[in-house]
Formats: sequence, structure tokens, C-alpha cells
Amino acid sequence: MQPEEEIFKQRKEKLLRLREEEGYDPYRIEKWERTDMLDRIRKEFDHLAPDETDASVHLRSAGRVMTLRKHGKAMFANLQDETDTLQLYFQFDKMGEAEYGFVKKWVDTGDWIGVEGHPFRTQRGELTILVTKCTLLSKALRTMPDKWGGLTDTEVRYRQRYLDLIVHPDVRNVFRKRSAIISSVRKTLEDAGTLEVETPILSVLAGGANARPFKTFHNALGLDMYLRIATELHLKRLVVGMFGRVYEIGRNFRNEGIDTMHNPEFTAMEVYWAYADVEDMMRLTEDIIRNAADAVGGRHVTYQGVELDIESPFRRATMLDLVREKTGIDFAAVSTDDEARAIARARGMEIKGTESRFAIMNAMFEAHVEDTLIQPTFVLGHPTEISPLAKRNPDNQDYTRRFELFICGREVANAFSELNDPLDQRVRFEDQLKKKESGDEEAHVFDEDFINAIETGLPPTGGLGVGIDRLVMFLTDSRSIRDVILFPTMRPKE
RNA sequence: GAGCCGUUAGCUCAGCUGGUAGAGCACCGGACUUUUAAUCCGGGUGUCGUGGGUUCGAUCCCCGCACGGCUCACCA
Repeated sequence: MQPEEEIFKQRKEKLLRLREEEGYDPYRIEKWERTDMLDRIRKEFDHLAPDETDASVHLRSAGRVMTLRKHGKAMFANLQDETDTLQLYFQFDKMGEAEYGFVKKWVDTGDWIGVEGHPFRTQRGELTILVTKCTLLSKALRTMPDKWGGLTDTEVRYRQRYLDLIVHPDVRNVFRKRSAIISSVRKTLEDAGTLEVETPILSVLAGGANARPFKTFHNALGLDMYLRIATELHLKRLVVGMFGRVYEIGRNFRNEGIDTMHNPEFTAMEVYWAYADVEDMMRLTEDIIRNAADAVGGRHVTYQGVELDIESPFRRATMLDLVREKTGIDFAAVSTDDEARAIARARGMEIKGTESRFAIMNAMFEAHVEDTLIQPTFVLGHPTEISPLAKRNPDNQDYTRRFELFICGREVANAFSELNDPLDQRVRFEDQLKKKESGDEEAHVFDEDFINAIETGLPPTGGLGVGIDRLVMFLTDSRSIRDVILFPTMRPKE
């Protein structure tokens, strides 16, 4: 047994004394009629002059006591609610002995209280609630983090996010913005007549992306099941099923590393529009990002000190051109895999001897180009080999009608004209199967039912996926994905 | 997965060449009717992440482990 921490013990004993001596149990309170939030009070009574009280107004507010300054027969406190922090003034004369004495004796920092009173500005000019009545709504048995040192231990901030949120209004603000961004994405899509749908998170096949899934087991079915790594294959089935425009915003799960850009569960938006192509998806992507920026403070976006221009049409460049630009190698002129491997070896890349020229080009793109794409850039025309669900470019079958959007060197969106040729789709899956069999754990799974759906007829369709967490990161200037996920995945302590 | 750094009171941190720990805030008791990092008086509440080793003696030196952060690799 660990010794009980002293402060917790004292607070707990105080609670027991409160129950015994006053017959008052703060945890029995169920409801408090709050009519006035603190930000509104601050705005509405801004006109009060120093030392002025508006006794005609009766306020009812509530919140958490963040600081307490006791002065004998008067007390000041700072009350924090979800909107703001406002000073409270308790006066012996105004409240009466019993009421004042109760507050002074029993209310501590961290406690939740409901207050009634009048708007008032102190001589020093601070807008304050002159409290006439105070109700203890709930007690805190644990102390708040340091009132000006704050909470800097990132581990505690992520593991005990509630503490982080209590003391850091700016952290709360990031998550308000996250919500506004997601609302904005929904609105953009719904204004375009797109239906929000929900597809399985738990399924027998986790397809639609290159990633290792989380595996679980369904007892009643006696079946291995997987958490989805993408929503793509289900959403396209719905386009087959006569929903012209569908989207889903939801969690994907990928059993991979954790770092500042990756969390094992992350939020993605995928949208599919019948009769649309990759060009439409570029326009949609720009609309989604601009509208989301508008929703959280405008289009002047600065990320980690870099000004991002999201107002101008995003740059468009093919992967072939970008690789040529950065490495001097023109893969359009490389016609055999051997030739590509020789070039790669000459450049010091580790080559196993099985890589295709397309895989090598992609590796060079990742190594030499990605990091340089700071301003929003649509990278177009990925090789067919690495794009098993995208329509081929009719002018060159080795490449697809696809784009990825990069911002600050990071992929934010991925889109293509969807492959709707069921014969080709089968060939692509077979190719993925070969990769899987030769040890590529992240190769796509073969989904026979999906092919069946495509065989039933998928109209020409444009599809887009957006990494919502990353979008939120850019629009809130957050350095780590963990700063935009309320409860990021953490290894259990001990 | 690799490298580097960190882990001391509820919070933020200090702790010298090895001699069993300290500050501010918080907390507890008291004073105080306009404070706002309130002030004044009194009180230290800690298995110094964990397990070993070296040593007469370890928060400190050495090794392992755990957790976290950063960088790199892979992935969105």
C-alpha cells in the first residue's frame, strides 16, 4: 500500500466533515439553473465604470473556482466556465454571516460552485460578480496544477487531458477549432448534396489502403476480425448502390508507429462523387480547406512560422516532373526496371533487385521531393503499381489519374478517378496479392465482394480522402498530432 | 526499430566533488471588508521512475528495465 497523499487525505477528510458538521453533501446536488455564461457577462457589462454595481441585474452563473483570495470579511475568487474566467467578490455584509462563513470555510480551489449576484466593477477596474448567494455544486478532492507554472509535463497533459484542459484555455480552443473544422467539412460536402453514411469499423477484411490492421476476435462468430484501415471499399459499394454522392468522417486504425504525425487511430474523411473525376476532387479539396480555414479564423494560415498560401489555386505538378526537377532523373525515359535499379544504385540507394522502376521513382519522390513541398501542392499521376484502386491514365497505362495533396511536406489528401473496370481491378488485386505473398505486409487484401460490386457497375466516380487530424494541425498551428487528438494513444504506465 | 535527452513534493523546478533532500506556488492552522502571482505569522506533506551493482554510505557513479519527449526510419 502506498501512503495516501497528504493533500488528498486532507481534502477527503474535509468533505467528510462538511457532510457531518453541515449536513451538506455536495455530490447530492443534481441541477443548477444557469442563465449567464461568463463571456456574455463580460461583454454585456463592459460599460460599467469602476466601483459601479448594476443592482437591477440578477446573474446566475456557475463554474470552477480557480483561485481564492481570502481577506477576512471579504474574498475574491476567479470563476472559470467553458467560455471565460471572471472574478467573484464575496462580502460579509452582502451575503450574511451564515452564507459567507460557509463559503469561506468550505469552498476550495477546484470546486464547482453556482453563484448569484450583480455585475460590478471593482475600484481597480476589474469586471466582477458581486456575489449574493453561492451554492457548492461539487467538490474537488485533488488539487489543480500550478496556477502560473501551468502544466508542462507532456506526459501528464496527454494522459490526464482533463488537467491540461482545465488550465489551458488555448488547448480547449484547439479542440473547439477541431470541431468547427469538422462541421465545416460536413457543410461543404452536404451543400454539394453529399450524403453522410457509416460503414463498418469491424470487418473480416481490412482493405482500401496499404497498412497493417489491428486484429481482433469475434467470440460468437468464432472469427478473426479487423479494424478498418480505410473506408474506401465500402463507400464505393454505396455508389454502386445508387447513392450518387456519399462521404464518411470516421476513425481508421493502422497498426504502425507512433510519432508527431501518426496516431494508431486517426480521423479521415472520404468522399465519392459519381460522374466526377480527379479534377473535380482537386476543386473540392481546395473548397474544403478554404471553408475550414474560414471557419477557424481565416485564410491567413501560418504553420510553425511558415505562411501557407491557401488562397491561390494550389500548385499542380506531376510526380514525374517533380522527381526530374529535384533529382535530374527523367523516369519517363527510363523504360526498364534494370535501368532504374542501376540509377538508384549509382545514387547510393539500397536496392534488393526486385524493385520496379515505378517503386524506385516513388522512393525518390519520398526521399527528395516530399519535404520540399511546403506550399499546398497537388502531386499528380502516381504510378499504377502503387495505386491499385485508381483509374489508369488513358495516355499512359503505367500511371493513374490520381493526386496527393502535400502541405509542409506532409500528405493531407489523396484522390483519384476511381478505377471502375472490374477486369482491371482484379488484375490490380492479384498484383497486390503477389506483393503480399512475397512479404509485403502492407499490400492490399483481395476483396472478392468488392470486385463483385464493381462488376455490378460503378459509374465514373471521383474519390477523395482527407486526413482530418493533419488538416486540424495545419489550421491550429499544432506541432504534434497528439495536440489535436484529445486522448492520444499512450502506452499504459506500469 | 535506432540514437539522444528526461523522470526529485499536488504543480513548476533546484540539488556542487557520493554523506538519506530544498524553493515558489498549492495545501493545513491563524490574522485581515476592493484583492487580482493579495499580504503577514506558523507548518514540509517526499519509497528522489524501477530493479540490480560499486561503496562504510547512492537522488548523485555503473548496468538493466519502464514510461515520456525529440530526431531518424516506415506509414496518413
